[in-house]
Order: sequence, then C-alpha cells, then structure tokens
Amino acid sequence: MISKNTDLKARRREEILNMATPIFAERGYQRTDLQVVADRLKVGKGTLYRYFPTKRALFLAAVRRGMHCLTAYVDGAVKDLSDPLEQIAGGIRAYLEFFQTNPSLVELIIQERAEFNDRSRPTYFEHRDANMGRWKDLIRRMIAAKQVRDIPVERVSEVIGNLLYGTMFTNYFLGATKSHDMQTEDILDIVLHGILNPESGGSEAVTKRKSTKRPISSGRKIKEKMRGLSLE
Amino acid sequence: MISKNTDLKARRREEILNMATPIFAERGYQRTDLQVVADRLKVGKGTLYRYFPTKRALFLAAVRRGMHCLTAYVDGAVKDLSDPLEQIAGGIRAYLEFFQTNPSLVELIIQERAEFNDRSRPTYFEHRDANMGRWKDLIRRMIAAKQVRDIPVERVSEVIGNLLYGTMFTNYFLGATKSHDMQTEDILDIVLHGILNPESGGSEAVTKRKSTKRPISSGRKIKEKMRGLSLE
DNA sequence: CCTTGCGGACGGACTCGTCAGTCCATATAC
DNA sequence: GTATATGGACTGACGAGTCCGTCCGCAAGG
Repeated sequence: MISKNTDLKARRREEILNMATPIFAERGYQRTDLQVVADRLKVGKGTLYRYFPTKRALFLAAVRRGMHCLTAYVDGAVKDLSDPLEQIAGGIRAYLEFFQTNPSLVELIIQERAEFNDRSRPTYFEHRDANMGRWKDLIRRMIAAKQVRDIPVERVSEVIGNLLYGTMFTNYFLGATKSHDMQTEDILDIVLHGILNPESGGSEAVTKRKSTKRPISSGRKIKEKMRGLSLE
Repeated sequence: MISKNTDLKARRREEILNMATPIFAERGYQRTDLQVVADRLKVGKGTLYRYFPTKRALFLAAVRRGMHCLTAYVDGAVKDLSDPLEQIAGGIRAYLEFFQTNPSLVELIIQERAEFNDRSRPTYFEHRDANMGRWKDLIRRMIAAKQVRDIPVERVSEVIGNLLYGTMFTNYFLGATKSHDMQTEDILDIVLHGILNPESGGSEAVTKRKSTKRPISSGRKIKEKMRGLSLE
C-alpha cells in the first residue's frame, strides 16, 4: 500500500517533470510561471508544491533527470561495442545525437548555470565527472596497447570532453547543419590524426618542437603589450 | 561643442557599462536591480535610462563591449607573429588568457543566452563568425604549404573553435587548474598530432579506416535500441 | 561683479504588473 | 465520518520604467 502510493507519487513527479521541462526550456527559468505548468497539467499550483518544495527544486530535478537520460543513452550505445576505438566513436556519436534530439536539455543546462551560479558545480559537471573515469580507463588501456601515444590520460579526456561540450552548445545555438555521423567523423579525424601533415618536410621543424619542454612560447612578450584592456 | 557633449555622453556610457558589467556578472541579468547599479554610480535610476533606453539594451551593450575587448586582445597578440603555427598557438593562448582574466565576460555570455533566447544568434557567435575568416585563410595557406594535411578548412576551424569554446566554459565553471600556457600546449599537442600512435602496428588497421567513406559506422543499430528515452 | 532667468541634466519616489509560495474551503476516497 | 488530496484565490515582495520637482551652469541684463 505504501509502496503503491510511493509509486504513484513517483509517477506523478515524472509527469510534472515531463511537462515542466519544455516550458522551462522555452521560457527560461525566471520567466516561467509555475501557474502555467499547473494549468497545462490541469492541476492547481498548490498541487505542484506537494510534489516539489520550491520552484528551484522542481527545476533542478528536471535537469538531473535529463542528465540521467543522457548517461543512460550513451552507456547503452557503447555497451555492446568491443573495439575501444569504436567505443569512443560510438560514445561521441551518441552524445551529439542525444542533444540533437533533446534540445531542451541544452537549454536547461544553460538556465541552471545562469540562475544558480551559487551552486558549487553545475549538474552537468557532476555527471561528467562521475562518468569520466570509465573513459579514462579505456584510454589507459589503449595507451598500454600502443594504440594511442603515450601522453597523459587527463590531457586526452579533457580535450575531448571540452570539445564535445563546445560542439554541443554550438550545435544548439547555430542549429547543427551536419548530421551527427558526419560531425563525429570530423571530430575523430582531427582528434585521432591531428591536423599536421606527417609527410611534410616543412612540418618537421615544427614537429620537433613537440619534444622541447615549452614548445611554442612567444606568449610572454605578448602579455606585456596588452595592458589596459581589462573589462572591470 | 557638440562633439564635446557627445564625447562626454560616450564616456558616461562607458562608466555605466564598467560598473554594470561586474554586477550583471555576479547577480545574473534578472536578479540585477538597476537601482543597485545606479546607487554604486551614485546616480539616480532615471539617469541610467537617459543613457540606455532599457535594461536589456544596457546589458547587451556590456556584452558587445566585452566581445570587442576579446577580439582586440587576440588580434593584438597575433599581429606580430609571422610563423603560422605560432599564430595559432598565440591566438589560442590569448583567447584562454583573456577569459581567465575577464571571467565577467563568460558570465555575461551565459546570461545573454539564458535570457534572450529570442535573439537570432548570440553576440559571441556574431563576433566569432566575423573573425573566423582570417583563421580559415591562415589554415588554407598552411595546407597549400603542405604544413597541414589536405582536409576541409571548415573541419579544422570548427573543431578548434568548438574546442576553445568548451574549454573556456569549463575553465570558468570548474576553475582552471592549469596555466593557460600549459593548457595551450595540451590542446595543441592533440590538435596538431592527434592521439593515435603513428608507430603502432595495431593502429594501422584503424588508420586505414580513415580512407574509407564512412570510417566507423556502428551507430545505426544503436539508434534502434534506444527508444523511449526522450525527454519531452 | 552680482542678480535673475532659463534650459537641460538629474534624483528618487511612485506606479503597476508579475509571480513564488500559502492557506483554507472543497472534493474524493475509504 | 474522518482523513487526505486538491484547487485556486490571495498575499507580499520585488523591480522595471516613469515622471515631476529640483538643481546646476551659463548668459544676459542691471
């Protein structure tokens, strides 16, 4: 009996989140009137407050739910792939694909950052950190297998993570023009092989720099030149 | 006489933007009360409205101003570099450096997206597009010089652009742990050389895929598996 | 050199709309 | 009949934008 009620309550919460998510996404957090959410659900505003203590809690629950869906989606896409490289490719593709079919979540992520800059770290990064470990392990194994160069794992995971993060936003803001398949290819091409021409005589001088401690360091003097541009 | 007045007005606008920028950044757009801005300037709220017709206009002026500073900073840092590769490195470093010393602008960029999702494209991308052309030219020249592989210019500029965008946000949200010099190195290492081990026998099978039309395409069946996860 | 009058810049009290969250009268279930 | 869920009117806070009385700098006139 209790479980049934609890179950019912959980289902109701889901329904509310389902309705609230696109409204939050469309109007933004501040400009969303919970009365509107209630009306669309054909429910009184008071009822909403029985399920979520504050507007903020309701909103954050929606974000958390969205991030869970993302994780589940990517995990599911990667699960059955054995080849490490295919796992990476599949993960990237699933990530971009998910956000393309669920633009609401992008908006929610933005709204969260905009409204709750008091939170220690955004929900996105909490989930990101929770899942990053598995990807790092994968890369470590690839390095051990000599498939990937011997570079710090952090460097690889960070660069790829940031690249995906940026790509996801750009796709949303500018409207993705390519399919995620082609986009995945583009990303992989550069991340896997780099942009330098390996056969170029000219690039050798450049490539050699890589071995020095501070490869390309003409930035010190630039810094001196650029004073007085500060914003605040 | 007229020009002196106009000048004065312009200087006053600058002062207002100077004061408003950190307040918008700290409290967010919606939660910023223009009365507070006025108070800090020791000025009446009415005076603010003499210089900017609406809160929105004041805010957007602050964003535009910030993006101009960024552009000027990066341009200045790159101007005197002749080697194309150093130009890229210098540009990346300057970009990250600027946002690290001007976190307010990051916040303003987020706030703009969060509040004005009606705008066709965010100020950031307007400026980005305006400046991207010169970078594309640079890459084209590098390809012609065989310094860079013969891949679509768009692919290079997009991937690097998105990577920087994502890195900038991540630095801000998580608090950059590394210096931008080291970060620039990390980014360049991967973007220039890729992560694959060029000497690996195992990676050859993988590298070969690159030449096929659709390199790694196990994504079709995944898509079928993942139904019912949609957010909305 | 002082006085008076004028035009534009300024301040900040005020208005008005908007919501988050509450609370109690009512409906429904048992 | 009691207990619990529900609706939606209501309250209180907040803040954008307005509006009018005031102040200041300057010019002409005494």
